[in-house]
This record gives sequence, C-alpha cells and structure tokens, in this order.
Amino acid sequence: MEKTPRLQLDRAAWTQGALDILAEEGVTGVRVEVLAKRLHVTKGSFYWHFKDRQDLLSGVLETWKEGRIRDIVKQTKREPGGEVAQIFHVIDVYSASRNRKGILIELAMREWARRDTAAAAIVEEVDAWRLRCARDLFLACGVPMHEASTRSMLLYAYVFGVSMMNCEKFDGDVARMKDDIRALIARSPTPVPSPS
Amino acid sequence: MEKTPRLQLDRAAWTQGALDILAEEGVTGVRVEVLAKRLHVTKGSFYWHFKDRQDLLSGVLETWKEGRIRDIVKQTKREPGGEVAQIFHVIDVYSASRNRKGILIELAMREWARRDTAAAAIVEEVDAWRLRCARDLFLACGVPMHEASTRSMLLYAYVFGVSMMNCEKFDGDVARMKDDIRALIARSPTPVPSPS
DNA sequence: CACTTTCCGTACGGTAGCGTATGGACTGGA
DNA sequence: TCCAGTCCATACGCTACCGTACGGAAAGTG
Repeated sequence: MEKTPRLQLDRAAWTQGALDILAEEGVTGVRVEVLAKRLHVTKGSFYWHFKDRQDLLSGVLETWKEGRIRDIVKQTKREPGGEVAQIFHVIDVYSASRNRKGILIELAMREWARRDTAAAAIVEEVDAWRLRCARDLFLACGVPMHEASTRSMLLYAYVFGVSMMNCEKFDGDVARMKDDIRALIARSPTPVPSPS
Repeated sequence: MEKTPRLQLDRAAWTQGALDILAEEGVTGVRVEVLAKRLHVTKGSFYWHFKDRQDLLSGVLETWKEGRIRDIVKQTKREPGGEVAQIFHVIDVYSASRNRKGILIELAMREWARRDTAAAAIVEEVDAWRLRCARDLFLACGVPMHEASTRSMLLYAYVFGVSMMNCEKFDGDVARMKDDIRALIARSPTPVPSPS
C-alpha cells in the first residue's frame, strides 16, 4: 500500500510486483495492464523495460530461482551440532502461517510449472537443490545415504502437501499432529528392522 | 477424441468437458466458448443448459465432491484383515503415474480453492472425509487414536505434495524411496515406546 | 397437420487484455 | 542553448471472452 515512493521504475520493481500478483492470482493473473495500474503507471512504461509479457515472466522465474537457492543454502549451512534444529527450521519455514506469501508463490510456481516447460525446469532445479541440501543435513546427523534421501523427499513432499490442505474441519489437535509429524520426519529411527 | 457420438448435450456432458479442461488448464481455463468449441457446438447451447459460467462451475464442484466421497468410502470399506493393503492402495491411487488426470484435477481444485470460498468449502469437506476414512483404517490396524489421525494427515499431505514435485533430477532410486515412504506411513511402529 | 417444447446457431454489444506507434517530459552533456 | 537519451502517457488495432436476443430446426403431442 506504498503511496508513490519511486518516480522511476526498473525491471526489479516490475518483477517484484509480478511476484506479488503471482502469489495472489497465479500466473494467469499477472497481466501487463493490471500490473501497470498497481504500480501507478501505464503499460507504456512496461514495454520500455520489457520486450513483452514473456520477458517479464522469464525474469520472474530467474529472480525466484536465485532467491530460493540462496535461501536453502543459507538455511542448511553446516553448523556442527545444530543439524536437527536446522531440519526443524526448514520444516517450519514452509509450515508456519507466517511466510504465507512465500508459500503462495511456491504453489503458484508449481501450478505454472505444470503447463510451462521453462517454469518446470526452474522448479525442478530448485527442488534438486533443496533435496540435496536437506539430504546433506540428514547425513550430518548420521543417517545413512539412502534413508537421508528418502527423508528429505518426505520432508518436502509433506510441507508442500500440507500447505494445500485445510484441516480446520478435521477433528483432533491439528497443531499437535503437525508437531508429531515434524518429529517423525526429523528424527524417526530407520524403518528397516534392525538386525540386532 | 470421440467424433460426434451424441447429437444432444446435457448438463452432465458439459460438466465432464469442464472437468477435462480443468485438469489441463485450471479453473481460469474453463471458458464457455472454448468448452463449446471442444464439444463441437456453440455457446447458444451452453446458455440453454446453464444460467452462466458460475452455474457450470458450481456443477463441477458438486460433481467432483460426490465422486471423491463415493470413491474414498468405497476404497476404505471395512474388509477385515486387509486394512494395511487398503492403506497401500489409497497411497497408490494418488502416487501412481496412472490416474494422472485425477491428480491434475485434484491440484487444479486446490488452486481454485485458494481463491474461491465455495471451492475451498468443497475441498475442505472432501479432505475431512478422506482423513476420517484413512484414520478409521489405521484404527482398524490397531493404531491408537491420535497416531491414527496423525498418520492419515501425513498420508494425504505426502501424496498431494509428491504429486507436485519432479524428482527426476534428484540422484537416487526415487521409486525405491517412494516405496520406503509408503511403508513408513502405512506400517511404521508408533514413535512412542510401547509399554509391553 | 398444426402447435409446442427442446435444443442449438447466429449476431450483437461490451469488457479486458496484448502489443505497437508516437509524442512528450525530463535530464545530462557539449 | 541545442541535442540526445531515458522514461512514461496516450491512442490505436486486434483478439478472446461473457452474456443476451432472436431465429430456426427437430422431435414430440394433440
């Protein structure tokens, strides 16, 4: 709801506005004229900074990719002794009711990726980073390789899946259930029967 | 790719066509004129059967709701002794590469629900049915109440989440990982130490 | 054979959005 | 001061879509 703090717009400002709309309306909602109106300019400005709508969308993809990779690398940076806490934190970042916008962008991105190969490639790349970083965290906890991979996949599948569900109508202590699931993913024993 | 088998269309045919487009393009993709063209008629026909576009969308919601509830009730009908197999089957229904269309509709439905309260209510109702049915299955397996609720939630969060991920780029035997996760959800021991 | 009902085609007005063309304001340098 | 470059406004044509009005065919009914 910023009044009109800037008199000059650049690609970054347009891209940021596009990300805002992406979170609210999805890809199909980011339209040149709507975005221009929101930034209090006309599309004459837009077509100065961008070749066309696709040019903007490509910029959105690139911006999002770099931000997500930077985030996940930072969140999983080796801090000896704090690996479990870091895993908890990674889950919380996506589960919490805060970071709502980040989750909405995440979901919009995947909806986009379902119908656009360029977006699909970006999402796939980001996911690969995340899975590898989470796996390394499990490895640092002493979890063997295959199970570390499995748990990191369960971790992300869960956080993305739960962000799509409205469990208010479900009887039971949902908050406690989420805590239990988090604990299960972060530090459950290996499911294979120990030969001891 | 049916040629023109029917010369008369009814609401059900339009609704089915809308579901097809919904799977491919999302809610914003189901447009009256596009749908009419796909059914080889004009929109004059549409506005005979429906008041407006919203009327169609409401029918889609209702049709989907009834189908999903009927499915989950059928899939979890008490078959003493086969509970674990039924849990595996519930997971497979959403994980498999078959039923791709059902998954796409599922995701499109949730995308829709994020921006439409009517769709949100329907999805919430369907989810509540699923969670209850899955929980009852776990209860029949001897899992205590709270853990049964927790596992049913993990089950659906996982299947929905994994349907949004492309893990091809991730090194490791993804198929085996998915099998392990399925086993973990379906029959992992309770994390609390058993008092026996 | 009229006559009605059901179902669909055609034509229209209206809105929203994309991309282009062009001009104007404003700024910095020569 | 004159000029060039930067950034934005205005106006235009074009397409896609919504919803309405109306006409016509086809089938049932007396």
